[in-house]
Amino acid sequence: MRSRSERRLQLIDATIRCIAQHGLSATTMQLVTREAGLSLGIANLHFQSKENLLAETLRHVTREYNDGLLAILTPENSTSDGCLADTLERLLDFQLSHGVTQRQKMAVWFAYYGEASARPIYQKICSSSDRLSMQKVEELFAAIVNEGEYKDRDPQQLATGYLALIDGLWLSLLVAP
Amino acid sequence: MRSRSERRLQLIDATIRCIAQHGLSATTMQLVTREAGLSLGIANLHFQSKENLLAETLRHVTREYNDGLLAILTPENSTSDGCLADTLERLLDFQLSHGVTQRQKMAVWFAYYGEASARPIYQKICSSSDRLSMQKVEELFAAIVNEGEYKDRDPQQLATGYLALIDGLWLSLLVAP
DNA sequence: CTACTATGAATGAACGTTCATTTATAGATT
DNA sequence: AATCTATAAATGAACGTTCATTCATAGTAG
Repeated sequence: MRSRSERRLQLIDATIRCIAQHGLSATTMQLVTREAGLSLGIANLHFQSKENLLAETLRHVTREYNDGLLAILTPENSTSDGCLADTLERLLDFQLSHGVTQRQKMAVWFAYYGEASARPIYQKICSSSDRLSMQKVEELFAAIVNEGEYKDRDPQQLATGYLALIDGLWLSLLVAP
Repeated sequence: MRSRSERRLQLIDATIRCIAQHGLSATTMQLVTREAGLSLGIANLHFQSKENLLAETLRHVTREYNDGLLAILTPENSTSDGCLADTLERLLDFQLSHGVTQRQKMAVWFAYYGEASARPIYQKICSSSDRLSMQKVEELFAAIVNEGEYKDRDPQQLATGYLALIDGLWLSLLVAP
């Protein structure tokens, strides 16, 4: 017998693996609990419903990414290290790092994106995560524009383009392995 | 009573609307046939199975996009009009046109992408469509590099980046309306 | 003993698919 | 023209399967 938080994480990890391997629509409670090495009823004990388990899984993946992003883009870190170009490079390294770009994570991410337009819960989680990235990257570009000689560039447009490029590259990693 | 091809198109259109509104996983045969104003059995008569209907729907959306792309990027068109810059602009106009970027199409497109990593059929259709775009855009950039003073640029990298940027912008349209 | 964790057979709802039946169309026959 | 026949299109109730959820039961810690 394990603690509540341990079991929750165990089930979320199993859910991620199932979605990556079988897709979101073919992910059943039986698959997930078997993958976790647990019994059928256990998921409903800790997550009440399948819908909630799936939403929590998305929140987990999203939070993991956002934490990594914030570790690089919070003001205290980016200014203490001084150079803005270094911060940008660390951001790019992070976004193309194995931890973020591994097939499993990509598959999960885009599986939820695909359903997001029809499910308000997913939509909300995805768009609020996107807004955070946008805000932080925009701040970085604003600082760079301010520091450098790029006074006529719009930080918001730069951030939109940068993030779109990264998203597109992730997508191409998923489809063309 | 209508012809085979008419009914097929009617059902595919209904499927697109259902996926956009309810998501791929919540799209049932009952929803699709009701949306089309037809009976339950008709879909299996024309498409044999739900899986086949979904695959044909993806093929339909993909073909529509590819036809538009080829109309701009086939050699006879791009050279007859002369200027390569015009071709590039027409390409961008097309990719950001209402016909391509409407919510319904975006939702369908990414719904399938999200499941593509788990379903070989979708994977195959998506990646072969991607390869075509890549090839044609790469040819365009190669011609531009050749004509202009950009001898040190790699057309393949340019095409990859350009298409990734477009994909990312489409994704942002879907999530943040 | 009490409270919490865990199991998995049982349940009922939802789904894809089938098929007997009905309806419509086109060609042939009178 | 009118009638008949053959073929295909269309319907929707019925069937079997799959799935999420429940719950009686068992195990475990404090």
